[in-house]
Amino acid sequence: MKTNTTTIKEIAILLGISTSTVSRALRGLPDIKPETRNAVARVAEELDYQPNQLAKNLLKSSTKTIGVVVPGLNYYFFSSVLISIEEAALQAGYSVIICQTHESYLREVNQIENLVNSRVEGLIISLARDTTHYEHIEKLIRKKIPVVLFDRHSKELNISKVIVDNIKAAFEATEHLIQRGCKRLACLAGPLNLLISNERVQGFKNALEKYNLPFYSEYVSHGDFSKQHSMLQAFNLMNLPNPPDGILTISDRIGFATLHALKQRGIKIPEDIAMVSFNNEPFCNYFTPSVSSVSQPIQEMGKEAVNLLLKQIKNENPIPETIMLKTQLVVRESSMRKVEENG
Amino acid sequence: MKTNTTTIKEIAILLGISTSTVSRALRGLPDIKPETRNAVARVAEELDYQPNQLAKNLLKSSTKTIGVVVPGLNYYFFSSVLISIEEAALQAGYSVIICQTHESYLREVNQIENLVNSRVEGLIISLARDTTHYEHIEKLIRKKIPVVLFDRHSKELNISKVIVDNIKAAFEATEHLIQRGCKRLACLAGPLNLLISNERVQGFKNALEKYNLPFYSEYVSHGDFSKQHSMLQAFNLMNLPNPPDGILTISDRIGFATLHALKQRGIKIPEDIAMVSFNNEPFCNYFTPSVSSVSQPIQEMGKEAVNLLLKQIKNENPIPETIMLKTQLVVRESSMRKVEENG
DNA sequence: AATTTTCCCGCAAACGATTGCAGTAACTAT
DNA sequence: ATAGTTACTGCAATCGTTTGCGGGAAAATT
Repeated sequence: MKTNTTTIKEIAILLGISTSTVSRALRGLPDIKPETRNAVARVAEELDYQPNQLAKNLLKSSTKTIGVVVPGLNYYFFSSVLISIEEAALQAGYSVIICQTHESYLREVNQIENLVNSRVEGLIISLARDTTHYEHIEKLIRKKIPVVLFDRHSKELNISKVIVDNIKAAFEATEHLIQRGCKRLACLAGPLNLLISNERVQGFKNALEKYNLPFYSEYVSHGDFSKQHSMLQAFNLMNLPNPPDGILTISDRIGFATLHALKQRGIKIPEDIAMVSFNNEPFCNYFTPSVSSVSQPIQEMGKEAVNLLLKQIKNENPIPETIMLKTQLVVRESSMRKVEENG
Repeated sequence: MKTNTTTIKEIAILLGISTSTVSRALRGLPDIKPETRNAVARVAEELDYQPNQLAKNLLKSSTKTIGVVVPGLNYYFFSSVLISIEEAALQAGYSVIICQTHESYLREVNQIENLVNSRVEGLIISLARDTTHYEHIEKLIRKKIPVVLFDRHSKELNISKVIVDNIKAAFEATEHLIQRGCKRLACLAGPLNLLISNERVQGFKNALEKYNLPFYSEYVSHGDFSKQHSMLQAFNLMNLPNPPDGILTISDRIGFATLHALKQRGIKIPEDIAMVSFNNEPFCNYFTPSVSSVSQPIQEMGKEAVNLLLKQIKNENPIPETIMLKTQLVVRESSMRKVEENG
């Protein structure tokens, strides 16, 4: 289907002048007679001329566009970060192309390739769940294409990142549970190969260690974030001969499903089992009991990711920077057990 | 920052042949000597040649890309539809550029203009809350750029749409409340200028009328979907001299906030007040009580929108089609009052 | 009146690909 | 040996812009 787009050439022919004059007139460059300028403006207006961005981009080999690759848009965390990324990019005169991987490595590779072929000037990426090797990212580095990872990163990659101290965050969350009197702590984690999940599990372990609580491997369970699987994980915990009295879930998606599972079993929260989760989605407030959760600096994350990227875009050979942002434990009902005062 | 991208020209010079030969060799066209082809392939591999999509698109004036404009990604409904849109587009060999308006008319105009300038082959749009006039959409029609609206549409626009029968859906939801014994029904609606909101209010009214229940305008309240405002709306309802015993909220965002507000007041749901909402987000299941909600055909919506768009892209002068999809009321605890059997 | 300056505009190359057409060499057929 | 194929490859135009350079006419200066 042919779309009715006017080109500079058409305007030029119509006015009997050259394309260069039209181009200059339209962009307000000097050296154009007022009458010519007006004539061009009038015709352009009349024909509703809109410059072809493709041609511009090709010529300048600058698209003023950054690509953002995230696992999925239906995750509160990612859609929120995206908003702040877009905001920051917009302010810097960049637009954003958003791509989802649906947690698939292949899609990630594809999407990144497409973005590169479309000549985005840089990429902000949060890795897919299934991504376990990183040639596609390393290729970007070799090609000197600016990249920033956020949240889902990898230790193998020596590039700019915006992350949070997951170990510390999980440590503090677990510590909080311990301080609220929990003795048998469990952790519902994500996929085994997911760094942020493992980091959070590590923080969980560290806290147990500090407070001399035993660590049983059957109290740590890995899942895929899905509701079904998360509930199953929770039920499995309940079925243990000695069920936990405190649970750390490493994402609200898991946390909410767990809460749901516990409720189904008629377990009292936080009295029987206390719970702390991760991400602090707005829904934490809505639940009964409301859910304690580790808040991520979403706004900052997006902003810093864009900053790091722009730095790379401008600078010839920037050294990779890692920006570690602070999390904050937001305590709500799900973890507020009454603590017996021991003396 | 200069990125290291190899061009066809570089390969050509390196091998002492012409760019056309390289181009043909790479794309597997006939008339190329096997040795030449291999040599080209080798060098391309070595230099990691990737074709410049911008140049291709400019030449062919076909981008194989569609633009999708939605109010925001942090709405469950939109992010879900987006997933199915992307899926359908991908299968047809199209990629998708996603843009958010943040409910702002100006952003909508801007984003659409950018997409058009980037020569997307068509647009799938769900209008922003603040959009009350439609020249920017009509301009697209004039330029013969394929457009499909979904969900948030307008009666003024005679173009292809994928929508649901909101009047009927709201009617059924309200009818259900009436059948569960509600006598004083309220409706928490969205912004006044939002068609889908008004349609749902209309369905609400229709149901009252059918069952000879009185309609009081103070029982219908308009808001902006925000949590704060929605809770305020709910509180205002509670403060009426004769509070409602049944509430229809026209979106889960409003519904969840309402539920939260009611709980804060210690109101028993569904005994004191029954509630039905719209969108059937997964969270409906998580709440206590679980929330009855009207399910939208999200998958189909995305798929049909893409279908309608592709039809326009392929066909020279297609007539606008409106596809009206079916909704389904999913009844859960929030509306399941025990009904006294009257003999 | 001759020269310089100013003002305005067009030519042509460039961005990186694709493609119709033409041309050359080698090979086959007569 | 000559004509006719066949098999490759290159030239040059094209997509829609931008931009350095040069040139001609008018205006200003001497």
